[in-house]
Amino acid sequence: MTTDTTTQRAVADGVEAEAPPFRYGPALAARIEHKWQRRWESEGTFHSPNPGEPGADRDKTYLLDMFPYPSGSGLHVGHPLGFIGTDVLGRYLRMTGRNVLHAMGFDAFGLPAEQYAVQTGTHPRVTTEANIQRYKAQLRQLGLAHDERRSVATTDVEFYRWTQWIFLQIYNAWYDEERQKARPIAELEAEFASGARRTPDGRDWAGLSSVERRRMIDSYRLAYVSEAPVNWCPGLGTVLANEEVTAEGRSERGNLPVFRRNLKQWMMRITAYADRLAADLDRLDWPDSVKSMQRNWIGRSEGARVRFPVVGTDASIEVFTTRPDTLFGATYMVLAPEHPLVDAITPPAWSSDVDPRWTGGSGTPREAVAGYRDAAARKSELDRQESRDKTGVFTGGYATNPVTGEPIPVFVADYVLMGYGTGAIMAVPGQDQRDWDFAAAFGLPIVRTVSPPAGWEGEAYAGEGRAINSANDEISLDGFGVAEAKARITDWLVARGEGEAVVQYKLRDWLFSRQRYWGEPFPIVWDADGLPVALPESQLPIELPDVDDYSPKIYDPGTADTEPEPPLSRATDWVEVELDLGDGPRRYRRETNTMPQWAGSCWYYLRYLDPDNDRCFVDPKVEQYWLGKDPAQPGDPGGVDLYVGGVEHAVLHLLYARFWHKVLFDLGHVSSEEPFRRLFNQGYIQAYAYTDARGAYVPAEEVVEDPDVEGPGRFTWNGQPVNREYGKMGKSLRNVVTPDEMCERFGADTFRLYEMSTGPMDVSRPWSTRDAVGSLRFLQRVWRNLVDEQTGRPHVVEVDEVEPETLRALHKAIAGVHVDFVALHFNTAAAKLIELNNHLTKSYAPGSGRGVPRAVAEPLVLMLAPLAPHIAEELWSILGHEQTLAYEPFPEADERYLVAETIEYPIQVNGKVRSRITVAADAGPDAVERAALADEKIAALLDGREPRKVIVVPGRLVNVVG
RNA sequence: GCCCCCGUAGCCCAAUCGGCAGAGGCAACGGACUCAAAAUCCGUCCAGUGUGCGUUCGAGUCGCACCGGGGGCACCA
Repeated sequence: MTTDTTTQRAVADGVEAEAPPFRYGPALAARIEHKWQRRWESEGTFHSPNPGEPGADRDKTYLLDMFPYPSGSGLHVGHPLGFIGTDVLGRYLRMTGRNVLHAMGFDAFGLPAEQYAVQTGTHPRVTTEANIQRYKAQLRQLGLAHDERRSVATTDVEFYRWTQWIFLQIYNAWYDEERQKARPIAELEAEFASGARRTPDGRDWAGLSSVERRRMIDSYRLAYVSEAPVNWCPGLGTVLANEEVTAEGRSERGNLPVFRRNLKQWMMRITAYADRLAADLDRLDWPDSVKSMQRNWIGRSEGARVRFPVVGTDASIEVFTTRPDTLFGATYMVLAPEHPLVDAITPPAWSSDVDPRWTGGSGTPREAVAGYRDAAARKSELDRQESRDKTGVFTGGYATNPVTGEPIPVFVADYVLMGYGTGAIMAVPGQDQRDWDFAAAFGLPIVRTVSPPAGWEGEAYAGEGRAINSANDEISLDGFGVAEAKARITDWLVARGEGEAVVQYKLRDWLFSRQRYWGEPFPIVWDADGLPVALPESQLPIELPDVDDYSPKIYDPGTADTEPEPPLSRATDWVEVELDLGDGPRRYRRETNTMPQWAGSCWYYLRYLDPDNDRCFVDPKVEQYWLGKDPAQPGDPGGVDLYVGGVEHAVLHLLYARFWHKVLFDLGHVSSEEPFRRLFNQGYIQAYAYTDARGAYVPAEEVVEDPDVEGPGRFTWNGQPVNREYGKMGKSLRNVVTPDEMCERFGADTFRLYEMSTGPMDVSRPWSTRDAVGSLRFLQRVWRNLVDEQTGRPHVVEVDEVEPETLRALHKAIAGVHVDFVALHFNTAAAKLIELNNHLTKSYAPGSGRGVPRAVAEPLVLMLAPLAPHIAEELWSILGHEQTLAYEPFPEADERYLVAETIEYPIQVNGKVRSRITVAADAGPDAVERAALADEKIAALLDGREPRKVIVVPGRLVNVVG
C-alpha cells in the first residue's frame, strides 16, 4: 500500500518524474523511511533489555526527554529539537556498545483537554487519547529510536494507580529532623506510644482519645491538610501552587487574578527537604542558570531569631534577621498588616506627644491600624510592587530592644510580608535601605552600627565594616567585622534565652490539590470525625468517575469572595461510599479534589524502567541498574544520565520531581538520591512572523524578501510591505511549520539533519524551511557517491589499497565525530561528515571511473547513521548487509592516519605571519627553529640581527621576536 | 536595582592549553547542463571577531570598563 502511495507521489511530482530513477529525493526518502520504520518496529530493534535479559550486561545509558503534553494542535518543528538530539546521541552510544534506554511518554492530564470537554461534552479521555495517537504518528515518522514498549501516559489508569500509591507513601511518612530523613508514620506512632518521643505539646499519649492521636499524627505527615492562605483563582475555579503564580500575582496559565484566601487544602511538606534540595544541587551536573534559579526559589538564608518584649504586656515580637550584628541599630519595629500580634499591642489611645506623621490622620491607633489593614488588603500584588514608597502607621505600642533596653516604636507597614520569616522585622535604617527609606519618611532615628568606608556618601550601608555604637554593660561588638560580630551577639542572645541561630527558607510547602476533573483522584476518604483516612493499597486504583459536567465552578475573575467547588463533588454516587476499612462497614465521603498536573511528571521516568510491573511501581533491581549511584564517582547521587528539555521547568517540575525522589529514597524505594544526574537545556527554534499595515499576521511562508531594499519594503506579501517580528512559532502568528510538512518536502532524514546542523543543541536559532535544502543536497551527494542513480546498485569498489590522503580524511573525521557526538555538538559532527564526503566527491566522483572504496564507504555510512538513520540503513543494506546497523560498532580512528608526515609552520615575526616552512612531522623544536631562521624571508627581515627570542610551539607555529 | 549568559562574513554557525580567524550550511555572483525553467553539478566572493584599555612574544579566547541583545530575581528582613 505504502509503495503505491509513494509511487503516485513521485509521478505527481514532475521533478521526480524526470530525475534518474534512483536519485535521492523526497519521494525516495519517503519510501526508504517508511520501510525502515516498519522494520525497526517489527524487529523490536530498539527494545532495551532490563537486568536479567540478554544484552543487559553492557554498560547502560538512560537518556530522557521532558515528555510532552499532547496538545490538540500537534507538533511544530520546534518541539522535536531535543527529541532528535537525544536520539542522535542514543544511536551513537548504542553503536559504541552501550545499552541505551530511550522512551517517550505523555504528560496527559491537564487543563486544555478538560476545557475542551467543558465546551463540547466530549470526555477528556477521548480527546487526550486522540491527541496521543497523533503525537505518536508525528514522532514515529521522524525515526526516533524509542523503545515503544516503555511508552506511558500519566492518564493511563495503570499509571496513575502508582501515582496514587506514591501519594500514599508520602502521606504515610513524616520527616525526622534528627535523622534528616523521611520515615514511616507507623514508627512515629510507635515512638509516641512507647514514650520514646514526647508529644509536641507535652500531653500524655496514653491519655489522648483516638481522634486526638490522629490529629497529632496527621500534623506530622508529609502530605497533610491545612487551612492556610492559598492562591485562589476564581477565573479558573481552582487554587494554585506558589510556583504557578507570577510575580504580578496572576495565574501563570490564563493570566487571571489570584487572591490569597484561607482555604482547607492538601499540602506537601517540601520545606522539610529545603536544605537537602539546596545542598544536593552541588552534586548535580546541571546548567548554572537552573541551579541558581532553584537556589533562589528555595531561598536559604542564615541568621537569628530574636525576641523583643512588648512594653506593658507578656507578649514578645519574634523577628528573623540575617544581620543580628546590627541589633544595636534597631530603632523601631515593623509588623506585617496581617500579623496576629497587631491587635494585642495596639492601645486604645495615642500618647499625647505622638508624631503626627505616624497616625495616618486617625483619632486612635485602632482606627489607624484598621484603616491601614483595609487599604493593604485591597492592594493587589501589582499595586504593592508598583509603588515602592514606604507607607505604614504606628500601632501605638512599643517593644524593648534587648541589647539597648530602649523602648522602640512598633509600626504596621506593608513592606514587611507575612509570608516570609516571622512577618515582623527589627528595622535597622543604618544598614538597610528599605528601613532607611521608612525612617526618613516617618522621622525615626538612624544609628549606624557598621562603620562605612571612608568617603561613603550613600544612605544605608549594607557592606563589610567594623562595628560601632554597639556596646552595653555586658557585651561589646565594637571593632569586630560583620561575621565575628554576628557570632558574638548570637551567642549572647542564646545564653540569655532571647534568640537563637536559625536558617530560614523562602520555599513554602507545596499546595497539592486542585479543583479540577482531569487529574488523579486522591486515594483518601473522609470519616464521620471529619478526618482523612488513607485507602489501602489493595483498593487502588481509585478511578475517575464519569460526570455530566467536567467544569469546576468558575467565577468572575475579579470576585475574591468565592469558594472553590470541584467537579467531583457533584458526583454524589461516587463521593458517598460505604467501606470496610478494618472497623466494619462505615460511610465515608471521598476526597473530591484532584492532584495537580505535576504529579505524574514527578515519577514518569521511573515507570519507563518497568512499565508493565503490576506488583510495584518499579522493581528495585531495575531501578538500581538504570539509575543507581556510580560507585566510581564519589558523591554521585545517581539518576538519569542525561535529561534534555527546555529551561521553563527550571523550578516547578524539576523541584517537585527531586522532592518526590528524595522521599522515595528515604523510604527505601529507590537507590538513587536524585532523579536527574545531568540536565541539559536545549535552545528553542524561533521563527519570523510578519504583520501587514493593519497589524494583522500574514502567512510567513508567502513573504518575499528583497535583499537590496533597506527598511520598509524589504519584506513584502502580495506586493504590500510587511513588518517582520522574531519570536515564537504559533498558529496565531501564521508562521507554524510542522514536521509533517518537512518530511513531505524533504524527508525525515533531511529534517533531522537540518535541525541538528543549524547550531549546537543549547542555542536558540531562527527557522528557515528553505535552508533545509542544504542538508538534502548533502544526503543526495552521499547517496550518489555510493549508489548508481540509474540502477540503484552500489558502485563502491573493493580495493586493497586506499590512498593515504583519503585514509587521513576518513580517520580525521572519525576522531572528530566521536568527540562531537559525546559533546552534543551535532552541528560540527555533520560538518565533518560533509567535509569527508566532499573529499570523496572530488576524488571518486561518479563518472570518474573510480568508485568509492568500500573501506571508506562503510565507515561513512555508519557515522552518518545517528543523524540520518533511514538513508544510512538503506545504504548499509545496498552495500550488502542484511542486519540493521543499529548495533554495528562505530568506526574507530587509527592513530597512524592522524599524524601527517610533514607539518607546515607559519613563521611569525613579532606576532605577524611573514613566511611558512614545511618540516618533517618528527622534527624537534631546535630543528624547527633552525629551519625558521634559515628561511630567506625571515633572514631578510632580521637582516643579520640576533632575534631576542624565538618561540616554537610544537605542531603550531614559530614566533621570532626581534 | 541585583545576578547570569551571549555579541565572529548578508544570515545560521566553527575555531583544543592563549598559537595561521573558517569546518559546514544558506544567500549572492559566475559557469556547466537545458529550447527555457526547476533540480543538479563546478567555481567565486565575503569578516579581523560589539567598543576602548590592559596582560602577553602572541588575544576571538584572559582581566577591567563601556555599548548592544537575551534570561532570571526583585520590598525575602
